[in-house]
Order: sequence, then C-alpha cells, then structure tokens
Amino acid sequence: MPDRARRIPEATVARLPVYLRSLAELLDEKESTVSSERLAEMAGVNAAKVRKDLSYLGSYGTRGVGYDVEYLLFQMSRELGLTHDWPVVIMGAGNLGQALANYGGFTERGFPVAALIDADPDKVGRQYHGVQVHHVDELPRLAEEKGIAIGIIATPASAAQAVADQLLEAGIRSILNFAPAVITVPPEASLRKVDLALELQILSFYQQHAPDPAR
Amino acid sequence: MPDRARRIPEATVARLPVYLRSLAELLDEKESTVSSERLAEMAGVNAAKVRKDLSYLGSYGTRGVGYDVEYLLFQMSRELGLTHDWPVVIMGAGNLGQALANYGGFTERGFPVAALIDADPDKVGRQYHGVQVHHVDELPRLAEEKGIAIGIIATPASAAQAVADQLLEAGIRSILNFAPAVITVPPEASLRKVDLALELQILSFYQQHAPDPAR
DNA sequence: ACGACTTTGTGAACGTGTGCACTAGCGGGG
DNA sequence: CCCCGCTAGTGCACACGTTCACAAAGTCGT
Repeated sequence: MPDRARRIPEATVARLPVYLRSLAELLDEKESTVSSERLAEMAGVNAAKVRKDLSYLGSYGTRGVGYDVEYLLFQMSRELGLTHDWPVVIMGAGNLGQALANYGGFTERGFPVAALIDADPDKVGRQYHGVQVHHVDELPRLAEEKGIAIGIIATPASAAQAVADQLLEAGIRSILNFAPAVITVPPEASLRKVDLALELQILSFYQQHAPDPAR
Repeated sequence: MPDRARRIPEATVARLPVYLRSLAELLDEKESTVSSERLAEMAGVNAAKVRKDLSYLGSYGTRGVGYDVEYLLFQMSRELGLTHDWPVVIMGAGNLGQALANYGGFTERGFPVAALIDADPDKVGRQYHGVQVHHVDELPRLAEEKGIAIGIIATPASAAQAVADQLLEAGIRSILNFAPAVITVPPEASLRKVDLALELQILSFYQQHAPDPAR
C-alpha cells in the first residue's frame, strides 16, 4: 500500500456498495464504460458526488470517456474487501435469527452464515436452513476455526450488550446490531445498526408532519 | 398548530425514536425525571446534542432538575405521531415478506401489518402469521379501507421501483424499502431504506482497513 | 431570604459533507 | 496534426450537523 494518506470519508464509504451494485448491473448489460452522470443516475445521487467519491479510490477514470466498468468494479471490490468471502455468525436463533439464516441474500453476496449461536440448550444442535446452532461457549473456537470476522446480533434488546461483549471477547470486531437497543463498543471495533421499528417511527414523523394530512 | 416555524433537522428526527425508547425504559424503572446527561448516556450520544435535540420540541426541561420522564415521553410520542397505530402493508410475500409479517415487533410498536401483497396467484388468499395475502389490484381499496399510510417493499430488486409506484398510486407516501435497489419517489413522499448486504459491505470495508488485520 | 449548586437552553466555533463551476486532459474527426 | 467536444478531477463556497462553553433559571438547605 503506497500512500494511505487519503482517508475515505464515512459518507463515501456508505455509498460505495451502491456504486458497486450499479456497476454489477452495467456489467450484466455488457456496458464497457460508464460516465459519472450515468452512474449518478443509477445510484440516485449527484454526478459531482460520484466523481469525488471515486477520486478517493484513485484516478480510475478517463477524461472524455468515463470509467471502465470492469476495472472500476474490480478496484472497488478490492477496496471494500469483497475479493473473498466473509463468514458471519448470527447471535440468537429466535424469530429474527432464523429468518436471517434463511435469507439467502447473505451467502449470495459473499457473507455465508457460518453458525448460529443461542443460549437455549433446546435449540443447540438443531439446524435452520442448514446452519447449525451452537452454544455461546463455542463462539471463540468457531470464530477461530471458521475465520469469522463479522457478528450479527439478533437477540432481544435485553441481551444485546452482553452478546456484543461476547463477540468482542471472541475477537470479532465488526458487529451488525438488529436488536432495538443502544450498544457500545470500543473504538477499534465497528458497529452498524438496523432497527426496523425506528425506521417506521421516522416515517411516522414525516407522515404526521406532511403538508397535506392525506389520511 | 401555533408556530411550526422551527423545522426539526433530519438528524434530530432520526434520534428521537432512540430517546423515546430510553424514556420508556426509564418509565419502567419508575424514574420520574432524567437529566440530559443520563439520557445521553442511554442513547449513546453527547449531552449537548440531547439538549439541542429536545429544544426543537419545545422547552420541556426544568433547569436544575432535568426532564419529566412521563411528560417528555408524551410530548415526543405526539411529535412522532405515535399516539395512534399506523397500519402497514408489506409488498411481496416471499421469504423476506413472510419473515417481516411473522416478526411481532411491528405490531407491538404500533405498526400492525394490515395486509401482504403479492403478484403470484398461488399466494393470494393464503395467510402468513394471520396476515392475508392479497393481489396487487386490491391495494388501493385496502389502503383506503384500512387506512394504510406506510408501505414496506420486500420484493426482489427488479420489482422494487414498480411496486413503489403502485404504493404511491394507492396514496401511500411513506415507504420503507428492503429491496437492494435504488428507487426514486417524488419529493412529497418519504423513503427510507434498509439494505442488509450493504451494511455488511460497509463493515467489510472497515475490517479490510483495520489497523491490525486480525485475520 | 439568600447563596450555593445543579442543569437547561443556546450562541458561536468548528468540522464534515455537498454541489457548483471551472480546469485538465483524452479521444475522434477532418 | 490539430481542433473540437466530452468527461474526469478538484478548488471553493455553502449548508448542515456537532460540540463547547456559558448565561439563565430553577432547586435546596440554612
């Protein structure tokens, strides 16, 4: 890595996967190059933003032409660390955990579900969609053996922080939290959250404050 | 509405549900008042931010004391439009749609699932977790009859934009999109998105760029 | 009644992110 | 070979969001 001086802004990082998806579509359509304007339209953003975002990755475009779809796709995959699979572990084999294990979208996109973890002894040993349920004590061993670097929290809110701590303990420092609870992690760890009720409540706010209260 | 001069920033709106949850916890613990500092800790943010955010709702605190938990809870619920239920419709009765219908968390938090919609005639008429599957043609009627104001898109990416258009057509202007696709809506509509693979890819980026490449 | 203490509400500085508008540079046609 | 058109890359101004620091305003004990 020659110069890692240029730090990529968080907002840009969050958009990279959207560009990636657009590029994959373009490749499907056998488009060999794409302009920032086209890519912007597909990603639902401003063209200047696309150019600035891509410039953080390097100068991969050609003036007067655009970006080479395949090359940019490769470079971006590399930057996002998507050149190999990232096995994930799902914490909590309840409703949500089972649904996530059952959801094929993860494996398909390079995040195979390596294991489910649950505290309930009745669930340990069972399988959901081909994924084995293990006891939490086995987490460190599994993490090591299967090279798990990402943990998904699908427990009730009350258990979320404890489960996060267990993940960190097992050396897993990237966490995706589905539980409706605030959890804190040390600065060297990454945390993202998905809260369905929260999203609906935000929609409710804007619905409530809509100019024309339709219903 | 006397003065609606003070517009609430988007970033603040996104935090209100987190405060709301914290306040509900405090009420459970029979705490009658709470300081901005305590609330900040529970919500995982800075105390000054809490005060500024709450100040957009009005001057509901008492200097030297803090905020009255019950009163603030009420005011915030009112502001978020959570004083009544918001029935939702789930578009797409596939894997994800079924899982969402099955997930009790929505109803519990005031967003009952009023209907599932699917294009597949084999699925129409079936029930999942007590929720009836209807054909898309019935959407306008259902929306009207059941007072549905929020639509959840749980279709494949390829159908997402068309389904969003159908929702808008039926007068539903608040949309939560689970499909991994960019969709556009007119400015009077609200759109939020939840993309699981995208979140994992962001985690992958930071994992890739971690100071100590653990594994 | 007053002073010490606590905590809110907010002005102001700062940092991050966005978008315009311009420059730099490449490709293609004559 | 040169000029024209097109598009990437980027400096700059602006908007938005965050955080600090402090004054205002209340409580509580004496």
